[in-house]
Amino acid sequence: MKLSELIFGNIDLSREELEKKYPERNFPEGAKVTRLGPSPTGFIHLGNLYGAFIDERLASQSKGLIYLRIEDTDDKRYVEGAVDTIIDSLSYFDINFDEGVTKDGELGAYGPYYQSEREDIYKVYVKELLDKGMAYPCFLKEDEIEAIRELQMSKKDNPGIYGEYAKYRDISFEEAKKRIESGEEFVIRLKSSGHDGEAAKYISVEDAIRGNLAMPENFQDTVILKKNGIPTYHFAHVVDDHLMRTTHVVRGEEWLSSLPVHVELFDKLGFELPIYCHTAQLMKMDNGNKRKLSKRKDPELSLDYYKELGYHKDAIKEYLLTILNSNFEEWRIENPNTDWREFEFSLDKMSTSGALFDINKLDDVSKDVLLRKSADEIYDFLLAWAAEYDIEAKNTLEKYSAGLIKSALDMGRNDAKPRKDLINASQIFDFISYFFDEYFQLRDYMPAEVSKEDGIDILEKYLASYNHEDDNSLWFEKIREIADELGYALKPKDFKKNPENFKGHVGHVSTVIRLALVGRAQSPDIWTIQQLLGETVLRERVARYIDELK
RNA sequence: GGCCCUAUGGUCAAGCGGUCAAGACACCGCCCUUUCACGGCGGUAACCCGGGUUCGAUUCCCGGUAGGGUCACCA
Repeated sequence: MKLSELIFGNIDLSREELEKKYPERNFPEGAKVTRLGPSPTGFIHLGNLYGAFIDERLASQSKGLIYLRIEDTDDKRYVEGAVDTIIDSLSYFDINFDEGVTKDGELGAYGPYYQSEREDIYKVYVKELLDKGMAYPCFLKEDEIEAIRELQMSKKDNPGIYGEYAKYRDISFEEAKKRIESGEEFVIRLKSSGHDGEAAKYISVEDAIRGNLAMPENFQDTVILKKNGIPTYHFAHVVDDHLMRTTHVVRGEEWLSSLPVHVELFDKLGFELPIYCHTAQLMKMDNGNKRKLSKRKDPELSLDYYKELGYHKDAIKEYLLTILNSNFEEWRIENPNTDWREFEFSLDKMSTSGALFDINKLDDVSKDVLLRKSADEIYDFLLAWAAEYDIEAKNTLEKYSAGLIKSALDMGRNDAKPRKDLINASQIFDFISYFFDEYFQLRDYMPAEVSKEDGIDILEKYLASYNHEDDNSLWFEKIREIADELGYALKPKDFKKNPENFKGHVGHVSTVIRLALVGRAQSPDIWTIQQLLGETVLRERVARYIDELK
């Protein structure tokens, strides 16, 4: 009897059958097969999205395929509905899968795509390694491992189970049998053939983003099968990515240090190494130092954070693209209206150092993204955002006509030099909020150049001369007249040249009107606002301001 | 601590043996302008340090330093 039979009993699957069941994919030369392997507990965050874009672009540009595999090998509890959430949030950003786990079942011939359902498959390969003497059952208890670690610390040896410290790597069949039959728990460890220290050979791997990586070979007897019979990430990765015929493995640079383990496993299993693409981490500034964004500590890593602030998904996407590929921004300037998918993404344009998330840049990108959206789209977007995050705003938006709101959103956007006022939903709502009576607020403020008496004068004359039918230039002529009558320069330049001749200039006069109408000193063109506000509201607001001043 | 990754202005980044070291964001100034936004023009601001190699190093080599990551029966 063999050790593997003792452990697994009879296995009616074989390597040959698996190879036959999951053949090489019938794709044209150069087609890339990528995958996303989230765990069903974690939510999708900015870092995942960053990687997912690479997977998606690589697959889609090469006419290959991207699939979704759920990596649920952890004992951690499965979060109800997590898979739907993962699929939904990625799809929200235009990342859709060609194969793998879907919201209702699985799609594709290389499944199952839940690692928890692949136990039988993993066992085939564990058994093989066992039979070849490349793996062994290890009966070390937690406290024994702890003791070993302490000994290693005192001797300044590398921590871990390997070589001398791997007590069970040469366990006899009889002893293993005795222990197993007595019900002792155990894990299966790889019997590494690597060496520690001086004797270590170097391995070299060509990373598609980082170029040649050279590092010492693995020497640790890494656990490949946990005591519950489920493989560790390392083992599942190697088996799955081989069997699912993944060509490119995109993952964060935190995996770099376990690369030697993976290389050894691929080698011992006789599988071809996929092309690794180790991406740089997204960083954040913390006390003057860059550090990896952490999903526990940093809300800005969460996609909901941006959604709640009201950033459009396209803005997030474009921003990510600008840090993903250094030439994207340039391309975007040259092709302002082209679909992002036409940009040719390439791995060698990727930065290898961690980028700091820059909200300023996001804002800038967002302005341009929103400029490309129609008022209709922005209206829908704003309403959807309000419905989720600001009920008061939503109620208000629904009270006013869609036509008014859309016109407000569109102010100055169709000019030769369009305005770019719109950044994110909460800011957009605020930007147009003075059109809504319940948000409009008079402010107790007057430009320094205008006395209170003049302010009242300006507003009374303005009301007296106002004709809602006037076009922009006729209306402004009247404002000029008012300015002139009260001793304000018709042109700001005149005032700047000879400030002693005037109280101020027509801009100051306009500011008073602006304050009366919108309650703030800055806004888009007053005439446009007047037209949208309507004569009744306009006269009311001005009258109210006059009262306020008196 | 071992191993690995990274190192150009405040941020993102081109450049990879000879450049007055691109560009974008941010910031400042000017122009345009009834305010703001947009746009235009201009400006401040950078090759981590030390040794080599070379006629010449930001670029190549070595050594430091700094930052990051990783050293689990988590992924």
